[in-house]
Amino acid sequence: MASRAHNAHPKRRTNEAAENYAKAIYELQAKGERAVGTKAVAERLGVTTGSASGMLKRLAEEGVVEYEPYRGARLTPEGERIALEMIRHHRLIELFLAEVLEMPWDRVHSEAEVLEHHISEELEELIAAKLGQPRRDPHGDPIPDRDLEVTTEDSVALSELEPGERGVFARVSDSDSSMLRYLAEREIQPGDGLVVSSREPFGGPVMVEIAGRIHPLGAQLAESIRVQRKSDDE
Amino acid sequence: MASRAHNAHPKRRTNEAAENYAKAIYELQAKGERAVGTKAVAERLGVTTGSASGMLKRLAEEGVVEYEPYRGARLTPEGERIALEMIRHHRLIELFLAEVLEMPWDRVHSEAEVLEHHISEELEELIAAKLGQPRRDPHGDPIPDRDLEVTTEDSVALSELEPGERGVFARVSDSDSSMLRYLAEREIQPGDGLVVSSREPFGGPVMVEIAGRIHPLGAQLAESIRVQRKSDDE
DNA sequence: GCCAGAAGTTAGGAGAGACAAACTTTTGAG
DNA sequence: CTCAAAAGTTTGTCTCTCCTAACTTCTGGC
Repeated sequence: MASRAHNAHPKRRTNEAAENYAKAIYELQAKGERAVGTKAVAERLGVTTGSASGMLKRLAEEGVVEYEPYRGARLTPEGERIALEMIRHHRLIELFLAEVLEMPWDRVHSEAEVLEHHISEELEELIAAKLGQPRRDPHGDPIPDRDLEVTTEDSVALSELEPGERGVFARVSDSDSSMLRYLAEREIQPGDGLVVSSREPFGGPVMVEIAGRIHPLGAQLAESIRVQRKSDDE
Repeated sequence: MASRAHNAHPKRRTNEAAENYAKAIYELQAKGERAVGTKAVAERLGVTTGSASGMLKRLAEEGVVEYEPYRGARLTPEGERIALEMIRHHRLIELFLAEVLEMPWDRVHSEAEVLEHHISEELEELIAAKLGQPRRDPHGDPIPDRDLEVTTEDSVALSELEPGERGVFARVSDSDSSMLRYLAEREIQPGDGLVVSSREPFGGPVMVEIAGRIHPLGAQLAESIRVQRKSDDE
């Protein structure tokens, strides 16, 4: 047997930065439609616009984005594949950490942010199997399936419900731990049914009844929480 | 709230290479005593001696190794801490993947090789807790405890046992998947008791009885398998 | 429709980590 | 003891990804 290096890292693809750019662009495209600007990408990734500009150019050469200088970028199908793969990893890992290892809800995000780039396809599959091919992560976000199809949302921001309207807490942005902690402390989680009791004007709180208790939720929180609207006969 | 970047990677320590060097040096020190040579380090990591030489110099500046040009390197206490931390991560992850996710024995190594650099201290602790603070990984290797103390081995290579001697299969090098697969197929695993029936000369096989069956194990395998010798009255 | 400020790009450079190739030191066979 | 091979080091380059700073293009308020 030829003595191959014991711990050699086969070919160490250096995709991590590209994966993060793809994910950032995907998420920006998801809200703001059309091409996303260099500034927005840079901000989301915490780099300077100079860095983002250079990287977008490189990603365009690699076929990950379509990019017109001064006009912004959008993902190619290949770029979208990369983004969805990372999102699937991220959310599977979040759910796995929360369910299997009982890691607190507000801490799974940052761990997943790192690990999503480093699990093999085989481990991804084992995790998905262990969890029973789940469709939502602990924040209520949908998990792309094996073929990277995402079940589309029909949620709206909680702040858009009128007093009296009912809904189901669908998900909340997973990137702000203090919000997550706040909700966890009050035992509010995805799947909970809710009724808007009243809404105060001028950035005042939205009063929401969840599981029999009334919570005053600040304007920012009400923007971040997504709910599925329920009509009265559901 | 100031809009901090959503997915910013806090300060992205670039320690991965240093961690791998520390681990490689630790493992080389463990067998070959004294200072380890540039060549040996380079080979184990699959880089050229030039690269290893440069890196050892840098690690010496950072206080990870003591290094005398042309004389080899050895870990400082700090370097040993880094190595043991990685080994603890590696073995906890191996055991976790095998036990909790039922990943085959021969595939956990390469997955752990990557992940060991990317799990947080918090996740390390959750995994250790889930597994009940284990002391051995699925290859039988000891796992450093929280304070990085290793329970020392008193094992010998299977090839050193004389015919008639008894022992317990303690561990096997985890880096050669084909050996691992071979053993797994025959349902031979750490903890199994064994008796050497006979040993053929000139690199011939060692005949070993394990769980009532006799297996002919090649010379290379008999070198890689470590056993705890049992005296007749145990 | 002008032009300041916002958004974007380019140029130059840093530092990590690797490689190849030239060079130096150590070692061991005879 | 000698000297060639083995082991180790140095130098010059490369790639990747980021930064800062200077420069260019776009946009909207007047």
